[in-house]
Amino acid sequence: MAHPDTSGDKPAISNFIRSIIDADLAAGKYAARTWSGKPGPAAQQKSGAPDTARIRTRFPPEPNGYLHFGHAKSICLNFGLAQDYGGACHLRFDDTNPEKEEQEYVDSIIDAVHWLGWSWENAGATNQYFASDYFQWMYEFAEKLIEAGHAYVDSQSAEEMRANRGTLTEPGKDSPYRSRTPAENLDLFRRMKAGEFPDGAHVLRAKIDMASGNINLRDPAIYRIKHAEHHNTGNAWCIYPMYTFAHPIEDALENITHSICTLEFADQRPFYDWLLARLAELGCVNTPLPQQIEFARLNLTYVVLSKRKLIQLVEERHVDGWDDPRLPTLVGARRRGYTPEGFRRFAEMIGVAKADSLIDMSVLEGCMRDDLNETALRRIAVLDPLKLIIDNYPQGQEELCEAPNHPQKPEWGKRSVPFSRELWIEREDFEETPPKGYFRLFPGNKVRLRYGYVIECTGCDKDAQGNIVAVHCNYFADSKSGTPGADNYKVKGNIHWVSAQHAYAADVRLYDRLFKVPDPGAGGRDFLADINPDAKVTIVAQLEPALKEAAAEERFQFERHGYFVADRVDSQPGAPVFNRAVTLKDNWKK
RNA sequence: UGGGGAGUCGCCAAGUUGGUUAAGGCACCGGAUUUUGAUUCCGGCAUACGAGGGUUCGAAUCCUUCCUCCCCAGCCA
Repeated sequence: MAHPDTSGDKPAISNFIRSIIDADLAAGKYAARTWSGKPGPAAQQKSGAPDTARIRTRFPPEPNGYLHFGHAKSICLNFGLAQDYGGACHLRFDDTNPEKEEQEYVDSIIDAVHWLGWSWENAGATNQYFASDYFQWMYEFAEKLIEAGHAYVDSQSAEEMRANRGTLTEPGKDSPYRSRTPAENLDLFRRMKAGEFPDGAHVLRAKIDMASGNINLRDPAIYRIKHAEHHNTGNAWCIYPMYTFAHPIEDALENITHSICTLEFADQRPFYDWLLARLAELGCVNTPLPQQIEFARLNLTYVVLSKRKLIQLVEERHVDGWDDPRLPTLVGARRRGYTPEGFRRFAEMIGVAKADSLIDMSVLEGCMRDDLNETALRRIAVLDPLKLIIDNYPQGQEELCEAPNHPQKPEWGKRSVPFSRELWIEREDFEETPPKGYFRLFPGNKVRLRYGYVIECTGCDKDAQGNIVAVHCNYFADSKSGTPGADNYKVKGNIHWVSAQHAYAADVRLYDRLFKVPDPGAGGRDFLADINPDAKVTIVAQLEPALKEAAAEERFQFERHGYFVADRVDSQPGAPVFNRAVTLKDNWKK
């Protein structure tokens, strides 16, 4: 919880948001701000103690879907800032539209943020909030605005409102209802709340300027009638605040200092400031007021991050559900074997700025490799098995070989793997006629069976169609890894293997990128046409026996292949199935 | 053609109160180590800051003209 200025072990991160916070802190902008320990209006907060949180940020998802990689950037930004500056970050559900929100999403969002490693508890407060818990305050503030002449009830139809809003280049026209008196407006608004009118009959609007160049200031709607049941408030309300109105109030009630959102909300900031200034004048909200700061959202190649497209992929069964490992959802990433630390590395690596950017998927993949390389146990797996027969190894004999769990971490220990006359090796590790530079198995060549013996290839067997069905070799009995004479053999090739009679045959899903092209749907194509049909390939692989005991969600490096995880959904005790998270880097290009 | 935002190495991104040779990361290219063609290590990698003009002893940083890209006309968030 150290402030960046006082911790010196990590290189200081510099970005425009930290510059703003540094300046605010240096100016003592929030020094005198009080906090009652929970969200509330001015009167409540004014009587509180000085806020011990130096800054307050928030992650405010609408619970209408699953979190994706883009949210991970925002989550790490907001929680990371709070952590670094000795502040608090609230988890707030922005649930002001009852027709879209569900408890299922609330639960999945909580899981996802926890999984990423963040906590929203601070100074005894849970800091988990619902915008819907503030509906009463929002309603009271709306009445205050009406009384002060800052809002009016409009009875135009939605079509009329749109027509009178003007266009990007033409000013709008005042509604014929714009001049209603505060008394009339208050009466109508109370009757809206009482349920006297059907959906769409009236709407409450802020009274600003129908000629503003910023369309968001042309008397935006702030309350609408919706006779709908809300996941949190049930049927208590039939009028609901709009995001535009609700969000600034949520921030103010929670003492948020820096309200960080994506660029498309920049046009809303003038209204954000207008509203809070009015509410501060009216004594509704605590001061100093929060400030909105916008940054560029994440764009990634080879995936889609738009909610609409993700829904389509799931509903049309192009993937196996929201947690499909091919999907850029956080639940999907978790099943895929991606790690929380990998996401945090990623967020730090890509930074935060206001320029639109497009990050290559390989950057995320690289971050996952970096973390997995440090944390994953090494194991042996033959994904495309080809039989290797050691002709001079005694029939029926078997022995154990010692293999380290991590090449750079001897303290992680070793495990034994059985060795015998017939092994499975990788089909691509044998070539009858090797390409240039190939130093694996081919007739006459020697390689080491990793952690075992050096062998010399003598030939192969083929079936009637000419397919290679087995490879033959002889081993050198004095070449066993770990024994005195082992180093007398100098070989360049080093291949992995699994004893055929001891192997655990398991389902392994080889996942790849969901789309074939960097920018799915570019050039007016249907993005579905760009789906990579090979993004999921299920195989039966031959694994070393120890893998049979893998626990669900345990991650491994399958040596020379990549990082895999025991699927947390389909694995059974003693019968895990594996998902490939990401391959190893491979500089051998044929 | 209204309003808002952005253009610095292949991808990100510092720097923007003007002042030595324009941070750093990723990628890439060399080379060393290596029983993973992995990892690690060492070295290389923008006379250039969207373009032109100007101010200045001196500009990515100031002025000016222009170009390109993104967002906004929900009773969605």
